[in-house]
Amino acid sequence: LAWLEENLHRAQTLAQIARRAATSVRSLNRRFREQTGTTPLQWLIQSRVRRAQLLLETTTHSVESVAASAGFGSAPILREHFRRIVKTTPQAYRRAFRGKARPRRVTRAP
DNA sequence: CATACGATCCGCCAAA
DNA sequence: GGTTTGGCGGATCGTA
Repeated sequence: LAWLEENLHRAQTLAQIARRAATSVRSLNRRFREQTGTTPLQWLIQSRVRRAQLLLETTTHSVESVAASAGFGSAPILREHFRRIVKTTPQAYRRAFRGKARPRRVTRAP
């Protein structure tokens, strides 16, 4: 999990991940669900959205750029997942975040 | 929005 | 004899 967390930006297939974890894709899926209650891909997507939030909060990079940095293949795909999970658009999220008492250094969303 | 295709996921089950 | 493993089939999902 730590390794995945550090490599969110790289696109990776389950086969690669399983290989790294020294198991099969089948066992990876099984253990992942036992351990985290979700699937590898869903976990990855959630982590990527979380990272996108962080980038929106702490940088002024374009949504395109944030999408790429967070590991999404395109901005539309970031928007799709962002909307589903955070319940807003990336732009709106950034604006709302900046609007609230603007601390100079913030590392977590409210 | 619709289409398309490779990737993912999980029950089943034989084989460790 | 109970538990874990991993390939297969195929419905579903994610991405282009």
